[in-house]
Amino acid sequence: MTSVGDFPNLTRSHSRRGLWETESVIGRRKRVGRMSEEMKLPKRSEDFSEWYNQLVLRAELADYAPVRGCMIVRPYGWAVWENITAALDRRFKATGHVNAAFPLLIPRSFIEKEKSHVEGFSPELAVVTHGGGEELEEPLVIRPTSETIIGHAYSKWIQSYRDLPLLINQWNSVVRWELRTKLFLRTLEFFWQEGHTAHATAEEAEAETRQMLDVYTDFAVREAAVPVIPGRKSAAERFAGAEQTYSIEAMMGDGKALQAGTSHNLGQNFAKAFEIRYLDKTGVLQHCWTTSWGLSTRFIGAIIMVHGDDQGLILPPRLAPYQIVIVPIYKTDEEKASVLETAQRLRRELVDAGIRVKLDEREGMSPGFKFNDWEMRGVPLRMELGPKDVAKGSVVLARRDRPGREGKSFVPQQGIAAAVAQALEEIQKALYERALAFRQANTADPADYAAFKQAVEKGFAYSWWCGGAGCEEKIKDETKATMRCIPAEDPISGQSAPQAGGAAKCIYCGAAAQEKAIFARAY
RNA sequence: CGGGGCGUAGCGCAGCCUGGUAGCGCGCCUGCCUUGGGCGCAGGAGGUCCGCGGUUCAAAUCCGCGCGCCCCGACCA
Repeated sequence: MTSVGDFPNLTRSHSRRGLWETESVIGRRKRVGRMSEEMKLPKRSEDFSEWYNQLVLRAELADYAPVRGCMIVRPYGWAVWENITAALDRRFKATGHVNAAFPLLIPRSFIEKEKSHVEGFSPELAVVTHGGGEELEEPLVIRPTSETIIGHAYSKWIQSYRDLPLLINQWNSVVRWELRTKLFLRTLEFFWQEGHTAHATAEEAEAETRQMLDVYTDFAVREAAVPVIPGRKSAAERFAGAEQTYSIEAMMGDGKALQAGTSHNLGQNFAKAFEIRYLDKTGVLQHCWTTSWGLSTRFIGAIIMVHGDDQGLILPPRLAPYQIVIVPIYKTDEEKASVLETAQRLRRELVDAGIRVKLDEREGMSPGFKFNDWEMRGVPLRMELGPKDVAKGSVVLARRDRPGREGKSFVPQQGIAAAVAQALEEIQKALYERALAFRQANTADPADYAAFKQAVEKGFAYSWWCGGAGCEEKIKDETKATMRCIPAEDPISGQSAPQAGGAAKCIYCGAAAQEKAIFARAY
């Protein structure tokens, strides 16, 4: 398990005076504390965008940087990313990939070698024109992705079919000069991994492309509890330079789609542009078939927007930096001593069981404050431990996914590690099921174009489509919905995608259709 | 790149219209007190009023020009 250090305190910067009465859950003693609307986030249902922005800042996942469109990933956010990278890297290694590092700076001429690649990326390139006080003879591009520089290296490294397949990944950051940015979802610089592979045959490359899409799907579902729809992209949505692009698409809490990972079959396009060739068994010189695939810090945005609620973030237990936080409660010094002693003993037990634990020993903050603080930061499980619990040999466990009293239960200290582990499993499962149910409830199979328009107002439309770029374009102009992907499985029923028949008509033009596609407004 | 909003203490804002001592809340520091859902009291520290120029005896305030950020539309992981 990943070990995690301490994170700076949440800034309590939005307080405003206001009174509310609360009743303690167990003691039934009334007290009056400060609480107000302005300490809370905007309601998710009322202003999703502002809810998201404030949540990211206040949960201390990230902050704005001095350069427009750039972000600082704060320790707590980076800890989530570390858990994501660990879960993915494990899967990459298990499928035979190795890691390497390629340079940040790329000769401009490299980008220009593959025609559609240039066209796709040139508007969003950052270019270095000076170095060491001198103007450079050839400007250097800051990588927007590394196909070109890796293609250059592969052309040197690959000579024979014995050198194939070449399966390399790199963890890095890339820069794309985006016009409109949002923390995690779209920033000028973002962190990701990019896998780049070279193969001897078209079939192998296609198999690799799909295998990595499966890896992303497995990661999203099992680690992040984010249900995704894997599928194939339209030509318009395809990566610049790819023959075929696949993606996993997730539904956010506002019904919009987010592309959460992509896998590209690059065919021989880059192999031809960079002369990546090998001698086959029969002595014939062939171009390789290459792939690339990536998943970025954007995925953190997906986790936020899929699971979060009005109280703040909810992290899936498998990716949470802290899976459980222990909040000690005491009045007197004697109580403090015995509560903390018990708390430390329980923490030890949990740590020994491989559970990521935070014991919140901060002084001068009320337990109530700490409850809210950790809820904002999405810790999946909270243990409340006070003198009464010490006396009874029990603790209170509170589930983040079930707010308030409903999520609380008394649990014996005896066997705490097993109980916590089980609760974490249940939360992981419940988060996935809730997200899936939400997506199902907001995915429609509209009967006609009028129903289609309504469907994409609140979620996904799964519709027959003639495959024509014209219809895709008009749908986008008229509804703001884009073609997200053509799933291999029906996302509503979970069965194999339906075969085209006589009744299969394009939702827009009515012409005969072969495939059913997901359409949605997207981030 | 078009439309809108904003820029004053760490954060959120008032002051600007009608020019003259820079304020409030939260946070922060110290002490006491409290702690089962965002405790209380007292004292304290903290300012390039986004920048530059202009008008004026005097500019946070009026005028001009910049810059930055956020939100909404055209492109994108």
